Amino acid sequence: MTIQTMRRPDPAHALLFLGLLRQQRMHGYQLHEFIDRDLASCTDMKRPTAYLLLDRLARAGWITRRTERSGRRPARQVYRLTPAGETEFQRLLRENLSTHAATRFRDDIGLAFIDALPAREAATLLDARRASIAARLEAARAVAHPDEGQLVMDHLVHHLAAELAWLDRLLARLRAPRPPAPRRPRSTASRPATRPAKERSS
Amino acid sequence: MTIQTMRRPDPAHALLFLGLLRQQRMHGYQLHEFIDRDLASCTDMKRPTAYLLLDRLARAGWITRRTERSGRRPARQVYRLTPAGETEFQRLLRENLSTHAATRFRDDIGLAFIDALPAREAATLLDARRASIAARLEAARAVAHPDEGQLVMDHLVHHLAAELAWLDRLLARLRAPRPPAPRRPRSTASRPATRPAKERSS
DNA sequence: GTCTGAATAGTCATAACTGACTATACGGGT
DNA sequence: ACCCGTATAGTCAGTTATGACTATTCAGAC
Repeated sequence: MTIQTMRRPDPAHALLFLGLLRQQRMHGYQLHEFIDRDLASCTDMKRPTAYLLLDRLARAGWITRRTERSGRRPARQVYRLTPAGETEFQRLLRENLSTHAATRFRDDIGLAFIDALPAREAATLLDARRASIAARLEAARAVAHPDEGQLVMDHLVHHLAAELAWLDRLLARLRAPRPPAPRRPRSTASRPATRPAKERSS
Repeated sequence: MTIQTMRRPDPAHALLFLGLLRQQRMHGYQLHEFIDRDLASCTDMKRPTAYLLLDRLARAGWITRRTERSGRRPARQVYRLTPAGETEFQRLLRENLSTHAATRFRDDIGLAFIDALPAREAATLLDARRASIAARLEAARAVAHPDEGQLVMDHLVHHLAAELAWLDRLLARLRAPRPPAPRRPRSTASRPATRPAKERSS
């Protein structure tokens, strides 16, 4: 008998969704528009995939769905984070920050949510990340023989070095006497990290 | 009636396979081992996916399959590039070099095969690539508001800038009076770009 | 000789992803 | 009033990807 362990949804995408819904409740279309508009460089997720992921997150109990209707527009499913979802978000975030997968840009999405953790802890997690990047850099340098036409390896080495430099600057900031303290203008309401998809009708 | 246009296999993966088989005939397991060992930072393709892609490339007529047997080991399917495959390789390479997709590292795989084109043409294609990176950089800078906790955007901007710098160095080399000319030591036999998966028994 | 572990070379049932499609609402032109 | 283009909000059939599995060969231990 075959035991098919359920394949986990891409942790980076799950983290992204939980992180966005944590900042603001959204409906599916809105969520996908935001990703497609502002995060196109990180991921190219298609709309059906977004709805699929929302279903999975809802089934796992990390988000709840509520039908809403504004005016006479068709009803929307509005999603918001549950306490269990907050826990899972924190878990995924810690996991994401402490490793560096390096095959896709979206794997770095945890960096968008680093404010969710105390600066001290974030710095500790990023130390692990730093070590994993440094190890990769060593490995890539070891394989790269400059006398062959190994542009990919050269390219990879360059990228990893840039990544390491960026991370070191971030770590320095996190550990500075006065932490970055992203001063949000006087509004106290929580807002998404970047401009939310515009919502004209209310 | 629904017209399902056949989804093309990931062009980056197709380019990678054609490029490797162009340099050396290989059997499926060997090909996947090579990718998994030396290119793990570029792609995390699984073995069944590799076999699937080989089937697709063979059906498209870009590679041929031949059963071989060495000693009393089980028979292997050995793949090699066809003339049509060479054409497709060139097409994919040109396409790959002239754009920058930027959501996955494997999208840069064309850089590994840049020697397959005349330096002059490669430089022209990379000019287009440069423009697309520069445009992305502009867009990312426009979205990034430094007063919000927009680490992803900052991170992305940094990466794109590093990419641009690397590309400019490459372009300078390609256009230098004495082209890079990767001097291969006196062996005339064609060899893969990096060490081939070891083949002990013959 | 035969057991054990590692390498080789795949296959298949099932899960994941997406191109194309459906359908309602709204603003503006005529 | 009616048409057209755009935005909203999804669904689904068909394709793609993969975790778990099967099976043979070989080297070395005993």
